[in-house]
This record gives sequence, C-alpha cells and structure tokens, in this order.
Amino acid sequence: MFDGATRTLSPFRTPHRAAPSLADTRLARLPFLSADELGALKDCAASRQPVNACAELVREGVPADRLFFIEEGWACQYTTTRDGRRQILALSLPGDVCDPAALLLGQRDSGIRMLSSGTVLSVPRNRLVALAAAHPGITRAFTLLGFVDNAILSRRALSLGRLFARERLAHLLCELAVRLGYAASSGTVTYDMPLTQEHLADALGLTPVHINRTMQALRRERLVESSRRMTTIFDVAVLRRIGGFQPDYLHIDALEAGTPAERAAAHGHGLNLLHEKR
Amino acid sequence: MFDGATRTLSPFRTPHRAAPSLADTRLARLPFLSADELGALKDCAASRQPVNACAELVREGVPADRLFFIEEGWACQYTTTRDGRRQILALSLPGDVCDPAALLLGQRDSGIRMLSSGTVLSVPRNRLVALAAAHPGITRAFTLLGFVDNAILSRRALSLGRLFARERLAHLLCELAVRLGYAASSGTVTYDMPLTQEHLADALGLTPVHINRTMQALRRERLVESSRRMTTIFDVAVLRRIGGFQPDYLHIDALEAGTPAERAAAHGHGLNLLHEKR
DNA sequence: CGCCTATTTGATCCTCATCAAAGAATGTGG
DNA sequence: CCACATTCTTTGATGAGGATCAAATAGGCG
Repeated sequence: MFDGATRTLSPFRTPHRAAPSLADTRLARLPFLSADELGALKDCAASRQPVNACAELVREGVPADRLFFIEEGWACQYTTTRDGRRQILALSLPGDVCDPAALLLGQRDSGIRMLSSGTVLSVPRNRLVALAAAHPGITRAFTLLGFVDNAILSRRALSLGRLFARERLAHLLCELAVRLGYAASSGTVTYDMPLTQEHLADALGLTPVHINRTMQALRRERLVESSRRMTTIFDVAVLRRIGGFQPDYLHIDALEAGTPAERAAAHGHGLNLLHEKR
Repeated sequence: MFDGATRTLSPFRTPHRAAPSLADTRLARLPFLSADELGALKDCAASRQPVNACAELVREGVPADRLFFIEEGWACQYTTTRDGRRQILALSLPGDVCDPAALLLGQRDSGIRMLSSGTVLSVPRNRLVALAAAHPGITRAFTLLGFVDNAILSRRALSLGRLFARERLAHLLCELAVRLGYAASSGTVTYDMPLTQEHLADALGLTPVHINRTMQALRRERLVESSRRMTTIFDVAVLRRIGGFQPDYLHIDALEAGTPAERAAAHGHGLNLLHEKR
C-alpha cells in the first residue's frame, strides 16, 4: 500500500512540558534555514496558552499585533458577511503558522479561531519583525508559508467556484490527510478530524445539512468512515479521483527537506532561492 | 461626488514607444523602495510583447521560468478541473504583476492568459531572483504584492462560498473600480471593462447565462450600465452595499505613498516594515 | 441521569445550471 | 463599404443541486 514516490510531511507531536519554542513549528522545518536562524527561532520567546474549542484568537479586522502558532488542535482563518454568513479561508493544523502574511501586512482582513481545544504559541508581531529583519531566511520562511497558504486557498477557490459538494468534500478529506503527514496516494488512511459538519460546511461553502448528506453518500459507498473524531479514507486513490486531488499545490517538497542531501542543497545557490547563502 | 477620505491608486497610462521598464509597474510604486532599488528596477532588462486576447502567457502547471507584468490590457490567473471547468483566481490589470508568488515558489499551480489584447513585459525569473537577492526592498515588494493578491483571493473565496450571484457581481464591479483608480465611495464611475460575461462567470463561479440575467437585473434597477466595453456604476454607494464591498482588503495604503510625507515615513523605522532602513 | 451539542431525517423551495436557439456586435476579406 | 463569419449577448423552458425550515435522534460530558 505504500507508494514510494510520495513525499511525506513529518507529523508534529506535541512536546508536553517542554519550554514553548518556535523550533517546534513548521517554520523551523524549512530546509533553507541556517543553524544560526534555527537558533534564533528556538530562542525567540513565545507564550504558550491552552485554548478551548471556539476560542477566538483574533477578531476580524483588528490590527495584527500578535502571531499565533498551533501546537495542538486545529484553528481556522475566516471571514464573515455583515449578516453572519461565514467562510473559512484556511485551516491551521498542528505546527502551522496562522496567517503568516500578517507579519508583513500588519493588518488582518480575517479572524482566527480554534476549531478544537488545544494549545497555541503566541508571539508579539514586533518581536517577529525584528527577528525577520535580522535573518533573511526567517523572512523567507514566513513568505514561503504565506505563499503556500495562498496556493491552498487557490485550490479551494476552484472547489468553491466549480466543484460539486461531493467533489469538494472528497478533495478536502484528501488534502487534510496529506497535510497531516499521510501522503500515501493509495490504500487506507485514518486520522483525527476534529471538525464538525458545520465547520466543514463553512470551509466548503455549503450547509451543514448538505455536508451531512454528502458524507452519508460517501459512507454508503464505503469510501470513508467517521466515528467519534476519527476519519478513515478506505480508498485514497478513489477519493482522490473523485475530488480531483493532486498534491502538487501543497508544495510539500518546499516545506521539508526529505534527505540530508536535499537539506544541503537548499543551502546551495540554486536559482530557486532568494537570499541564498554563498 | 469626491469623497475626501478615500485613497486613490494612480492609474497606469501606457508610455508608448518608451523602452520597456519595470519602473512602469505597480512594483515600482511601492513606497518603501530606495532610490537605488528603483534604479535597479528601471535598469532591469525586460522584453515587451504585444499579445492577442486569449493569448496564453503561461500554461497550467509548468515551471515558472518567466514572470509577466501587464502593461496594457487585462490578464487572469486560472485553474481548471480535469473536465474543463475553469475558475479564475486573479485578475491582473495594467501595472500588475502576474502571480508574484511564482518568484519564490518557482512552480506554478495555475495558468495565465490574456483576457483582452494588450502588451506585457516579460522577464526571466532568474534575473528577478538575482535582483531580489541583491535588493531586500525588491524582495519585499514581490512579497507584498503576493500577499495583497492573497487578500483579494480571500475576499473572492467569501464571494464564491457564501454570496448570491447578485452580491458577487456587485462586489467584483466595485473592486475593479477601485483597483483601476476610481476610489470614490459614492457617486458615479465609468471604466473600461474588457471582460466578457463568460470571463465574469469564470471569476465568480457562475454560468455566463446567469451572469447575463444578474447583470440585466442590475441594469433594470439603474445601478449599472454597460455599452461596448465601458461599464458605468451609477451609484457606487448602493452597489457597495449590495456587494458588501469594503476596500480595506485591497491594502491600498500599502501599495502607494499618497503624500511625500508618507513616502518618507515608509523609509523610517515603523514596526510594520521588514528590512527597514535605519 | 440529564443537559447540551452534533448528527440525522424529511419536506419543500429557490437559486442557479443546462440546453437550445435566436439576436446583436464585432471583425474580416473581397 | 458591404457580405459574411465569429463571437458575444440575450431569451425561453426545464431541471438539478443545494438551501431552508423544522423536528427527531444520537453522542458526549458534567
């Protein structure tokens, strides 16, 4: 069942009791960071806070004075219309940086809230700005994560604009599997999925009722199963075909260096790198 | 009819016959660029090419070996499903950089094609990478434009996922007005709109037929008018209310320094700036 | 056990898609 | 400058995907 050609993201396991550190975030896994920059990330003071499900980390439209990093649990970035319709713009999984673009923009167009209970790291924006100003690799890290978020949102826009409910849901379930580290392009995958059907609806531009019926259809066909918070995709290959899922847009190879050789290469002077070291 | 509180983007007028230069793009208007960096942009060799409507600048999914800048005409960034459904992800207007994120990512998830005839500037990616590596302000410029594109796409995702056709269309017409330099939040505005109803449909996740009927409804209510390629919004305030349009997400103030004082301030040490000069 | 939230089900309505074809523009070549 | 081709817009009829409303059932948790 293992597909040798697939790249895998390493999952983030939460180092309980350890001092809060940005070294445990996706940021610190980017292959082009120097040892110096990694050290700076590790040393950057961050405050850890446990948060309840539904906790609002950032209200919509306020200045971005802090950035959040997910240690445990899931969060989302969202916007709402005047009359309360909500659209989830991004899902933040453990290890992810919430809205990395806020580092540069300084103003938020969207809110951020937890979708499950968990713990987050919080760092004042100006501290990160100083860090980024001193370390080009860190600037580039935020930029890269922001652009990958953009790529994910682009794919979601195709979903929202042009796919049927069934396709949207299939695509999202496939995407989440890969982002959680299950990159196999066939076989069976099970993962913890704390989203309610209402969350799925807000992410996919549908109603909870219709998510429910769509999910039932997939279950009836023995394509997925969900009990408690665990979601199982019985046949990844089939679900990917239904959702038109192709993992390229996640830019997995840019997020982590698989082999030591790749890690070394990232420090070289390949033309695909900004601020490359000599 | 002029609303004093609104920021205006200066329109791009095409300097016919002049040597092709990146100094005529939105990139070069960013307020934080140093004189040095502006000079580097101006000196950067670029090739100008006239392009027909529907000309494909970049095919979907190919490596990004060139970047494109719109001098005249409109372009779009798009993705398609396997069976040919298309979603426009971004509209590029005169002065805009097409898919600035491609500078860093080096791979494209989407295609780029012209929506009208026009002229574009084309620069090899590695030339821009070298430029960015030498000038932090230029790196930051691409990043900022990429993040603004992201903000625009975020707002479009809300449209696609949660708005009615009428609201989506109203919002897009308002957005285009502002991006073309007509920032007035009330009164009447007329601008050249080369999009066909099919283009609008692909941008808004609807069918051409439904765009047609929705547009007719707006016309019947004397809210808009379109003859030939000119589109008129008779009452910007009302159309904005219908579309829930609020220009904040366009980050206009980050894109251009209105006053000399603001331009000077952008070079200062405000905390909202990365790589700030001392 | 009982409360609260999430999921499920049913009935009905509505927005928008689809299909087909007729007009109106725009552009091209003779 | 007109005939023709092509593209774009418009119109009509019909149907489907998904929304909405309301209420029942099932799960999780103190």
